[in-house]
Amino acid sequence: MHDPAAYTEAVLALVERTPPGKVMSYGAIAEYLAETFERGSARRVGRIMALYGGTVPWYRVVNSAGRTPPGHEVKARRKLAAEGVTFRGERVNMAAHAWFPPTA
DNA sequence: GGGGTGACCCAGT
DNA sequence: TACTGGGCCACCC
Repeated sequence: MHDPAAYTEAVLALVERTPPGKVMSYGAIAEYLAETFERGSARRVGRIMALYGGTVPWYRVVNSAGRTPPGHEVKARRKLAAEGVTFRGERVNMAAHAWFPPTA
């Protein structure tokens, strides 16, 4: 499948089912969706979040280094901290909170 | 068609 | 840890 609208929906749906206290990276999202969609990439996921992220728990999505999206660092850190996410300086402790949806 | 940019990622230095 | 270079996709001049 390679319907752009469907891909966007899938990304948003995936972010919505990310459990509180957990985070996913753009790359992980792209990787997971690669099982269903032909075309996809971390870059594409990032753009989708920038445009439509406002409708989902966008703060649970960070880059592979655990950095929160530019311009929203403060709000994101506060939201995540409230859910029990720990930080290493300005970055999310990925080793402890990275999440990947069960393939089942 | 050609060039720049971005809520990206990885390997190398 | 920070910076660089190469690869990536989509969008806008």
